Amino acid sequence: MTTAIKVYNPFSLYEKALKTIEKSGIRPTKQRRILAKILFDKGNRHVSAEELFYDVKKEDRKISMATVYNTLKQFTTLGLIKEVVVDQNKSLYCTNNKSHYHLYIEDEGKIVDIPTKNVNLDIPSIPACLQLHNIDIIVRIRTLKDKN
Amino acid sequence: MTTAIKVYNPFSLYEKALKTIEKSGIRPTKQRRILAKILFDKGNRHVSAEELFYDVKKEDRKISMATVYNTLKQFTTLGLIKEVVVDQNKSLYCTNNKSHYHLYIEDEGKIVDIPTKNVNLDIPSIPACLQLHNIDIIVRIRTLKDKN
DNA sequence: TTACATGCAAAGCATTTGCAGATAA
DNA sequence: TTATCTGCAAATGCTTTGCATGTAA
Repeated sequence: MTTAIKVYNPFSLYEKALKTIEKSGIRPTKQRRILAKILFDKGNRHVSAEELFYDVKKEDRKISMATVYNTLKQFTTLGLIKEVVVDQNKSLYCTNNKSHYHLYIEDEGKIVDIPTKNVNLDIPSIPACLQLHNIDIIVRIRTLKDKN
Repeated sequence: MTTAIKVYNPFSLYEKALKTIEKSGIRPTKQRRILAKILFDKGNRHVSAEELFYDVKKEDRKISMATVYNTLKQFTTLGLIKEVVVDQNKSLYCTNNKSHYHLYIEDEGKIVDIPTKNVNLDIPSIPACLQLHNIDIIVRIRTLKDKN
């Protein structure tokens, strides 16, 4: 006999995120849990701070923009999400934890992932005093409507 | 017998840029000529709008920030330079007309070029309705001082 | 109990824009 | 002469911050 509805999955991305939050020392507050749930329970996403803000609203809850921004930054520092600066004044946050790069469709403001295995980067050797922080590959795409 | 000082080189990047400007229909105004000279006469550069603004000042001339920004945008549209969005609120403009990507040293706000031949991008096939606009690869590097 | 977090409104910052006066053709 | 350009100052848009209030442990 099994329960009809699974209400708790200790191995979900959401639960893993909560554990990371707890281990890191920052508090798993109500706001952080709500944001983590929205970010990680819906599969891979590429959200802006604004979208996330409205996702919270859709569930008849309210988290201030300041908190949304601060939390996104904290989650990025914890390695839970990845910030992708697609344009001046436009950052998207990505919940795909597998190594990958981004295909950015400018007209739609949307992003699609490119698995890392399709990219071969032969970077000039980096001096010992420097550390690799992050590699961003953004392939920008435009629909053909506008030929600028 | 040769002249001691070469005062005019019709094949310089600067002269080529002027021709592109003229052909495009926009006027080769004093400001645009000054900016083109600074951008293209000093070899490959990676400048911000602000640096360019101060470069003009150093020569005891004055071009308003608005014009610097507008001109950089026009030059980008003409393909004379390439805009690299290295961070939120930070664009650098690059005068290297050879195909290449960028190594970005965050702490110093500086950029180094990576020749394209060192990069092998196997991008998933792009639907016919889309056109490739631009590929940005930014390898972000930090000095070891700060281990965040 | 108290260190940490939230939310508001105000500030910050690079960039863009409106518009009156200036300038290239 | 006139369409285009410049420069100022104000506006913009995203993001960050200061600080009073709220809350998790």
